[in-house]
Amino acid sequence: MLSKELVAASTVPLVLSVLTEGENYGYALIQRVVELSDGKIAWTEGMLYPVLHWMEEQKMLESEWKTEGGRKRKYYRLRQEGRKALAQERQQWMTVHSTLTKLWKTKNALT
Amino acid sequence: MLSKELVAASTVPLVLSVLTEGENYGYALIQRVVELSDGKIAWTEGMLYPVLHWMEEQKMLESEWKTEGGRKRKYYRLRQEGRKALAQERQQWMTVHSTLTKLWKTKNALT
DNA sequence: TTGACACGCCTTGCGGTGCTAGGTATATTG
DNA sequence: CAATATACCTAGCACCGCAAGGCGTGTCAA
Repeated sequence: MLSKELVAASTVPLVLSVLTEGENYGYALIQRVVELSDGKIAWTEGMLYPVLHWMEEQKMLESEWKTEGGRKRKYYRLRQEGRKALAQERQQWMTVHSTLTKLWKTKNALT
Repeated sequence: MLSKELVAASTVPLVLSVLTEGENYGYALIQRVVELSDGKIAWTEGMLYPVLHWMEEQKMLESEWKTEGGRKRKYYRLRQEGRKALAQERQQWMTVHSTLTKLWKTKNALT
């Protein structure tokens, strides 16, 4: 179970990153992240959809409705702005990560 | 400049991690993190002190006033609860990190 | 054929909280 | 004696995460 702060911080970068694999729709994004994280990251729909809408508003994503076998799905695709945002998010993430790992390197009695 | 979400997610783990180096006081924690992050993580006092108080309330930290050369400083020290919290935070962080890196490994046109 | 469950999308509402802004006080430097 | 760095504190409220609830369709077992 992740802290809500960490969930908040990782949602946008994760969505952007998953979409580099190709366009995908909300419900499937949730499942893909569960899969990649070994069940440890389990988003609720109620938190994801608003984020997706916001990201589209920010021009990071574009969406398109498709119907397959009677099922209506809203597919999201990365836009240029989204790729730029991902590069930034990634850099920010690595900044924090390297700061943390510097401190973790010094052996302390932790697992 | 880090996103506020990432700042929120990393403050507690960073404080805990820095304190594994030994007891320290608020103002110095800010400077230590600036140093470790190469100037990229710059907390304001207004956001850090409430976090410190909250962490003490949670029994993660204990504090002690010391006066050195006329300067009154409130030193914080890790408690057992804090070490446990750190181990957890660390695990959570690595969960997200490994999920992200899985997606980043597949070469895409990003720096 | 009907009910239950999985799929798939959506939004309202408000409890909780992040952090700006502003405050106090002392040491140092020039 | 100003100005700056050090060092700590908190009130207040704008903001927002997300639980909860809603809608409709496909599928499958009983």
